[in-house]
Amino acid sequence: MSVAHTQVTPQAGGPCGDDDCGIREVLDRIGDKWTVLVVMELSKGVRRFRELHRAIPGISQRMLTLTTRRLCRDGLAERTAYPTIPPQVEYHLTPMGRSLAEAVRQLADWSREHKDGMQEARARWDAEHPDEG
Amino acid sequence: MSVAHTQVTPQAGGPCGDDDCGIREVLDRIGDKWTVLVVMELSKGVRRFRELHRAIPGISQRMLTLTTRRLCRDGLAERTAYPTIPPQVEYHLTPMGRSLAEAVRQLADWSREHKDGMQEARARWDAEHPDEG
DNA sequence: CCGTATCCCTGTCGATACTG
DNA sequence: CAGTATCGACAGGGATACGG
Repeated sequence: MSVAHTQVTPQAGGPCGDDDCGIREVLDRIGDKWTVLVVMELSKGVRRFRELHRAIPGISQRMLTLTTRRLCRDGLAERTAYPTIPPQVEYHLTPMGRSLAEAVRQLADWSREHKDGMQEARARWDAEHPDEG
Repeated sequence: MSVAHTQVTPQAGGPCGDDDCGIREVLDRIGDKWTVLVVMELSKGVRRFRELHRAIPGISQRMLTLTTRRLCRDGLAERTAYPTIPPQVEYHLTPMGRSLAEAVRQLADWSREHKDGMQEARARWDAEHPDEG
């Protein structure tokens, strides 16, 4: 890259270097519709399948199954099945999963802090750009 | 919600409460394929359209236009057009955009730290679950 | 209770060609 | 150089019904 670093921010020389840092990697994992919600719910403690289902409005059985399985596959959660009748399955975060929950929580903090600012910016933009499309 | 909070983690009583915190809001903004890459590139300093295009491999003109415009609309970036010939357009992050870049960088840090761990977990899982689907 | 299978709809994005 | 317009592919995910 031959561009000049004009007006660079202080932390620009950080871990991201010049190229794509790991940012797309995470988003490819957690950027889907349900993963973060399941992670956040599990960050509160052990949960059964049905508890997750009720705690996360709108999720279907299918998507909850797929989401929990991917979390287990990636070592972010673990599954414990008790061979009772009726069956009982519990999920809990691994240490890695808890560290992800913490990182995600920071992003959620940003969201709540700047929700209003973005809302206003959008209102301004839409007022100045009447061509809705 | 009538679920009992068994084995709750220490930080569970935090800003997320019992419900969806702002986490889906952010991901609905930045969870797309290109936004974070543009933000990260702009976090290094002012960039022209063409510079962004070259710095972000694989992005099309169309997607770069759409992405930058949404950033401007949400007050995360600003656009400066110089009526020269040929045209020249510069983009830069607003303070709000820079704060987003910082939050995103933290998530990227998590990604790089745990990339290997997830890779291994997945290898283990795939070994124990020969039924590929 | 927990998980699977099937069908289909929708949004997101890529490719391409064209304007000021 | 920067942006627009059109078309089509493809994956994510919703609805539903079924199985252990």
